[in-house]
Amino acid sequence: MIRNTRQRTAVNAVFEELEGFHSAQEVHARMRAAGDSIGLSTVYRAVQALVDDGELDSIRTDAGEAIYRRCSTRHHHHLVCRACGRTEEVEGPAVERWADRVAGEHGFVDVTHTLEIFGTCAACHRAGATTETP
Amino acid sequence: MIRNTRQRTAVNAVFEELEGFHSAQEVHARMRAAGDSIGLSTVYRAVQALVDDGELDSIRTDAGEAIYRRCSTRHHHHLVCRACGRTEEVEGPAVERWADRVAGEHGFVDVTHTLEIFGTCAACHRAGATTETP
DNA sequence: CCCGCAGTCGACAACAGTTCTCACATGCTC
DNA sequence: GAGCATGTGAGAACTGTTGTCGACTGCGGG
Repeated sequence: MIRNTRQRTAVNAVFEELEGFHSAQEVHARMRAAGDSIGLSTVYRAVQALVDDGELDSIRTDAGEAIYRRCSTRHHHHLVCRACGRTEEVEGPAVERWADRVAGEHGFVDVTHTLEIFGTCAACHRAGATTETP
Repeated sequence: MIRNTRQRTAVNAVFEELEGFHSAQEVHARMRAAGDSIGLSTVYRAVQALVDDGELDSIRTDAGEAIYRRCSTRHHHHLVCRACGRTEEVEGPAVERWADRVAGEHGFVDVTHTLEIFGTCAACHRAGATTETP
């Protein structure tokens, strides 16, 4: 049975009032700073439960940290600036169809996919920022 | 000054004879297995030097492991069976163009992307295997 | 309203991948 | 060759994440 606990609700609430991607550790620190007593393990568990429920999206940063974000249930992909980390949601029905078709051609069923696009956003490019730090 | 050492040459050679993505640990294990004495730290250093030189591409797996491939490798994506782990390489020029175009529309430059397709392959589907273990 | 207990919590240990440290070895320049 | 900056490698340290286990607590039943 899945229980409705104070902690789980609290983690959920954090993502409701935050925008963009945030790491589990950041959420934990933020909650502790706000006077909310919660364990790090619990944050990880809650976050993973939310991912399982499809309420959060997770991706990995270049540094190997997992970051999470509440996103619309509609299927979409992410366009991430590798300099400032800004993220935009993009949709591509053509890609969905392509992935399904290619998988089907290889005899695969029950198909899902992950797609992330990385680049340098206009602002960072103007600022001369690239992958490397000045 | 950058020195030409046996170890650095050896790491470079490994990626020349391998295709696709491989982790630093895997490269290290492979070299040790081949009788090549080299330290793990050295593999990491060599790999990062190669990334800095633009000779290797690096991405992160979902498990948080960094994997590398030689840039000259033809760009392709993976179709992975979630039951048996079998992997097939697929290409989709349309997807490449789509990703570049979408990123461009958002003002992003220097664009790369990662795409993995997951499904159940024909054999596993016939065998009744699904995501969950029996 | 209270009980029982399965699901949950949280401090901490364990773990994996990666990076750092430092004494020692080794290319490169002269 | 000799000198010396640079690279090496074994292991420790560090980081993010997951597992452990005794204590705790929603929640349904009595």
